[in-house]
Amino acid sequence: MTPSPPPAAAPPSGLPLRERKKLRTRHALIDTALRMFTERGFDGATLDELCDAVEVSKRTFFRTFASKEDVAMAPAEDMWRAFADRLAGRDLGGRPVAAELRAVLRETVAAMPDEGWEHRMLLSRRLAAATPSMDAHGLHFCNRTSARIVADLHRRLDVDPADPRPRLAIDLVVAAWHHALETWTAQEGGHTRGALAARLDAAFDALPGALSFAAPARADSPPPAESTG
Amino acid sequence: MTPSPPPAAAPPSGLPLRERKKLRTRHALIDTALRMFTERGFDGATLDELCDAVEVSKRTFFRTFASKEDVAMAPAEDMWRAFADRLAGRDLGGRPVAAELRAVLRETVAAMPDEGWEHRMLLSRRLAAATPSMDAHGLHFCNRTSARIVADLHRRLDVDPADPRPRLAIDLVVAAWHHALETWTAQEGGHTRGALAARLDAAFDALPGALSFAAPARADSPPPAESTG
DNA sequence: AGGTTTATGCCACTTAGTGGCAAAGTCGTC
DNA sequence: GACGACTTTGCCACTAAGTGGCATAAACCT
Repeated sequence: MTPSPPPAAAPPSGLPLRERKKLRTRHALIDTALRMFTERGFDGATLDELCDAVEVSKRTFFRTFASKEDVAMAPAEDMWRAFADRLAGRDLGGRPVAAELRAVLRETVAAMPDEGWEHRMLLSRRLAAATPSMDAHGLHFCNRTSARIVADLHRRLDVDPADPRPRLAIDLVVAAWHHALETWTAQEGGHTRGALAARLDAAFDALPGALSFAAPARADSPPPAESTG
Repeated sequence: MTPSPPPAAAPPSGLPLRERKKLRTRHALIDTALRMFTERGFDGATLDELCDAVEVSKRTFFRTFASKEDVAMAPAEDMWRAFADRLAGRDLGGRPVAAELRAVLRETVAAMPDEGWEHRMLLSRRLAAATPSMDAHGLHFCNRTSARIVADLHRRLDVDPADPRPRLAIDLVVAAWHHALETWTAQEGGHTRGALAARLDAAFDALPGALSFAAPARADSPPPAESTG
């Protein structure tokens, strides 16, 4: 049986009741979705069943999430949102941008306010690996967030809009992140934020090598084929 | 009015009638879909309307494509398939892998057998920019193809499966490709394969700079914010 | 306490997508 | 060319995600 993550933190008590109820509903939908999808597969649990279990209408579900994939990818989307927010408050002056982006992403993971975030992320990631529509949704959200961050960077750094480097910088960091997440998900146990951050660091550090490494001169080439031209 | 691309090439006459009819149907669905989606938006043209226009049943549509997004993203997917095929036949020995991947991608674009491919690619890309589900589908297909290519590379290069560099190498090339495609789509006119390839080269050449460039020391930082910790 | 604003649930509906099965079309052999 | 075998197609019924309208309930503010 999948161990339960810690209950989602109670919404901050400074918020009005309405806001608190919405957050509570949101968390309940995420947790129940991840549990049900894990038990039966993404397609094996319908939204009707999910809404029955949480005791909200489907109409409310769609006021909270854009789609079925949205609820299932919530841990990753929350993280990308937090990353963009943290980056917006960051002084980037004087240091390499890609390394800064990496550092901010690292801090974001460490600071995710949801106590069980890493467990939810693990469940979500495993589901996404088996569910193309989830994976696609997550990739798109990440890509969209990256594009927004780039537009912001172009403004803040007063960089020529035609300069490809800001967009490519964030793409490099995203590539490192995805590799880290993939291998972190695949490891046996020890799914901690620290472990994820360490894998991010290792992947990021491998980027220069990824650009320059050469195949062995006598690599196992495929059998000579007819001309493919 | 959107200029028509050249008609899709007639299926090779060496194939049995069945195969030829299937290819003819496939091409008709792609072209009609791109035309209708461009005229009315992706969500503005239903699959019923598309199938009526091409005179096949929806059942046949779903035997040909996995989803509505699949038909709309066909130009990109065909290209990634061709890329993976070409790469499988490539001797990679002795040269930097990332540069080889770039070169193969370049050749793939130049050699796409569909005569109007670049026009179809442009239509599809413009639609995807305005249609999240299309974009997501395309990103996922690219990601899945990359994962398959990496598994193949690990085998052919006899590289440690834990080595992150093959996966990161292809991610770098994909990042360069996406940037090239984005700016090529945005340019005014001149949407040729040569122009796309040139932009791919420029983006690829910018990758080392993307890793190392630093923000100006007194960049336009956001106003001092409260602690974001 | 009461008026205003916001959130919710109910309901009807559309569209993408699925699966079964009979009929039509193609293929290969004689 | 005829015929039996194999493959493809279209029809049909259906499901589930997703959409929009509207009355009611709940929360908020004075």
